[in-house]
Amino acid sequence: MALSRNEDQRVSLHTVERLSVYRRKLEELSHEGVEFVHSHQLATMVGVTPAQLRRDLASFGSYGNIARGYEVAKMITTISRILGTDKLQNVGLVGVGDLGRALLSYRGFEERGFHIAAAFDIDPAKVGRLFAGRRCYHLDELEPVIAQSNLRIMVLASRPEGLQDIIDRAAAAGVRAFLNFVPRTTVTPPGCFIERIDISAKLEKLSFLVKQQEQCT
Amino acid sequence: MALSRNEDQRVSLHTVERLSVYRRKLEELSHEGVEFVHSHQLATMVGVTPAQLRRDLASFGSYGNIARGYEVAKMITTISRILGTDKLQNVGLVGVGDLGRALLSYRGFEERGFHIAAAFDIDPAKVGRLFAGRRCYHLDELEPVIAQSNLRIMVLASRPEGLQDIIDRAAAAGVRAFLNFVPRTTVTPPGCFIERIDISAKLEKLSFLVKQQEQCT
DNA sequence: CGCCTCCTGTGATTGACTTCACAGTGAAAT
DNA sequence: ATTTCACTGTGAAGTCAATCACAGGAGGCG
Ligand SMILES: NC(=O)c1ccc[n+]([C@@H]2O[C@H](COP(=O)([O-])OP(=O)(O)OC[C@H]3O[C@@H](n4cnc5c(N)ncnc54)[C@H](O)[C@@H]3O)[C@@H](O)[C@H]2O)c1
Ligand SMILES: NC(=O)c1ccc[n+]([C@@H]2O[C@H](COP(=O)([O-])OP(=O)(O)OC[C@H]3O[C@@H](n4cnc5c(N)ncnc54)[C@H](O)[C@@H]3O)[C@@H](O)[C@H]2O)c1
Repeated sequence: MALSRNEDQRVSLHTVERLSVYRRKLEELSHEGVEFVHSHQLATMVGVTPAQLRRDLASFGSYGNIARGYEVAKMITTISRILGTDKLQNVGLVGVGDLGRALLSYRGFEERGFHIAAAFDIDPAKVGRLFAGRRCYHLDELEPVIAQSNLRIMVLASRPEGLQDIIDRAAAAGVRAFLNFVPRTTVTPPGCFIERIDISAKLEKLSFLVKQQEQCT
Repeated sequence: MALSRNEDQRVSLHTVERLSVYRRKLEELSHEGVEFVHSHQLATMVGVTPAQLRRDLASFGSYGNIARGYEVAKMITTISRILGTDKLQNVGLVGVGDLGRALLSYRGFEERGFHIAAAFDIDPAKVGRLFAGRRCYHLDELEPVIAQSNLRIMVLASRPEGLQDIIDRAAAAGVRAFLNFVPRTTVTPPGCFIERIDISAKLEKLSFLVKQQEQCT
């Protein structure tokens, strides 16, 4: 529902989401000096079954040593290569509001291979200024900046009005994927991907679970 | 993986997530004066198949009029009741950093039935101050404020250090559900639910998809 | 050297969600 | 009144992911 294209891939998208989790835990282990880890160890640490972890790793041909387990360092680089985060890549941001500024000042993205290289807004009070060292461009400059900074991924944190237009323009200018925080349904341009983060919906899901649990009592 | 309990429920969690999307679109339609909507209309608007929409609505006994479709106003209140957002409920927030302040100043939560009633931090520069009208308490006051404001849901936007401790204390004080923005694996206390929002992981997923698509070319 | 133990990788199975397809139905039209 | 039409609700089929369970293998140890 959230995504458009889903053609024959070697690795399932569920697996890809778990790879992020594995990698983060593996990096923790690496910092602690751990060199090898068994499937059941890592699995219990991140809350999956050992069988699922093995299957996830096997889906791209893993190198688990039967006696010693998986090599932590090698697994980190392998997962990074699969995710495409082995090199720092530029991403764009539309909407320098409260949320957009929080994203701009967050250091965690750089650690994971993402650099917010450019921001866009329409508010004259923001255009031209620097936010956490990054220039805020007017939305009119979307196309040239996308080309110049080679943006393939764009984060959407503006207002709902005109969102589809921004998506279509960005897609035409070369953006292939969108991370959308704006609670509005969108049409995914052909060849593109849109991933939604709907915080209110997550709260509603939790509210449902709490309510359901109370009723079961 | 993200959730702990998943006992025999009448409505599937996938359905619940879609209910949020349906409700948002239904509210838009309601504002436009639409009174009835057919499954295929609403389905194409939110990007699901008509069959899935009908099944989702049927899973809690829906009232679709065969000739006119579903009654928009009635469906909104029904979904709200299912999600437990028909009455405004208090939620807590831990961590008044960049992200926490963005969440505090966001008006959208109130519209969906959630009121961030209290915030917690450990930074002396923040404790005691007001943020968007809400008081920031010291983490030491977690338990009494949870009881006083009747918090069942808590949003986590602090640093990774000590996160599990906060969760355990909040759970012991009566919190049943957590929305966690902090990229650290957690242990879910019995009877509780934790929903993660991992923004970096979403970017990694998009990075994977873009990379995969380029390779397919 | 041979046995034993424990782990990985994977075929097979189960379970869950989605999609298909159609019977039943109510309203409008004639 | 009857026919027609399009839509809903749902059994059945299909699809996909998670889990089970075990064959095979690598090292440790006597
Ligand atoms: N802040 C949150 O906690 C939160 C939570 C969930 C969802 N969201 C969503 O994220 C989006 C941003 O939230 P926010 O709190 O930062 O809002 P905000 O009002 O603080 O900021 C919105 C920014 O987008 C800019 N903008 C508006 N239209 C634009 C356009 N067409 N092109 C470029 N920029 C444009 C505005 O000038 C403003 O700077 C909203 O759609 C909101 O619904 C925010
Ligand atoms: N800002 C983002 O865009 C973003 C994106 C993804 C994830 N996150 C995660 O969200 C969390 C908050 O991000 P941020 O950018 O607001 O960070 P931040 O450093 O701006 O704010 C963290 C806040 O939490 C407080 N804090 C630290 N330890 C605490 C504790 N034990 N109890 C209560 N409060 C405590 C700090 O005093 C500070 O006010 C981080 O864990 C971060 O990894 C943030």
